[in-house]
Amino acid sequence: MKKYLSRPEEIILLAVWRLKDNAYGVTIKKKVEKMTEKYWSIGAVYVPLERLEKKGFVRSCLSKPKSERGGRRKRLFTITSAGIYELNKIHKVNEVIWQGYSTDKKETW
Amino acid sequence: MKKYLSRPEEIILLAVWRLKDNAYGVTIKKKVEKMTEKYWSIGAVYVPLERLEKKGFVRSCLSKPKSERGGRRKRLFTITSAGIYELNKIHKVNEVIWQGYSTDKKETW
DNA sequence: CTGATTTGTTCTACACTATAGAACATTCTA
DNA sequence: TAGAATGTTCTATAGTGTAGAACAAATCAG
Repeated sequence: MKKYLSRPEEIILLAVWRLKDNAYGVTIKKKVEKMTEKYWSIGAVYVPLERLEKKGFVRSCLSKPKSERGGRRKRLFTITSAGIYELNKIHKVNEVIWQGYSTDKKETW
Repeated sequence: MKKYLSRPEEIILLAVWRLKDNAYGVTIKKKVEKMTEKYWSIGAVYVPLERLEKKGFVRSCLSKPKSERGGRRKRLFTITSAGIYELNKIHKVNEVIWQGYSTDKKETW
């Protein structure tokens, strides 16, 4: 029984939320890379994204072909209210588990 | 290529850290259940704990048989400095990815 | 018009992780 | 010495994480 979002799901969902109406594969990849300062393969973005959609936390639709220069149509993602609910849940868990960390930390060094 | 701690690893490692010199299977299970307000099976605690040890983020040793009332010897876990380093890393990532969330959130409702 | 270029998505494959709970082990007490 | 108490190990399986090759479609250059 699943407890809550996995970390990649959390990060990707946050990226979609932050990108508002400009969230699609490429921008999401860039965003999560910026957020984490790590390389993310395309698969590491799309596969969890696909799973988030299956679970109802994001929705997607194809954009019109109108582009600047070549390129396939974008598949735009938006967060659903179930997705936001899920983010709130994990956010709360995070607050609880990390509560008091940075201050206590000093004592452990 | 692994990016950072998974969420169960994060939670368990934090529990070990918080429990200081009283971290063993049963207390860790109780602690993570309290932290997350969810049921954790024994396996859901020990298996990741085992992996954390293999990766060098915790260390363990058996306690002396001295107990209050029956029972097997405890296997006491302690966080290593590599473990603390890893916690700091994930803590930083968390701060970045959630930065400004609760205040911005209101606008999305 | 057509082939190269650009931009973007889908597919797939495999190792690793998450989770549950049964089985097992050890110690104490009566 | 049986059984109760406390704790750990084992095992199985579904699901997740990750990389990158393959594919698709739109535009531009000649």
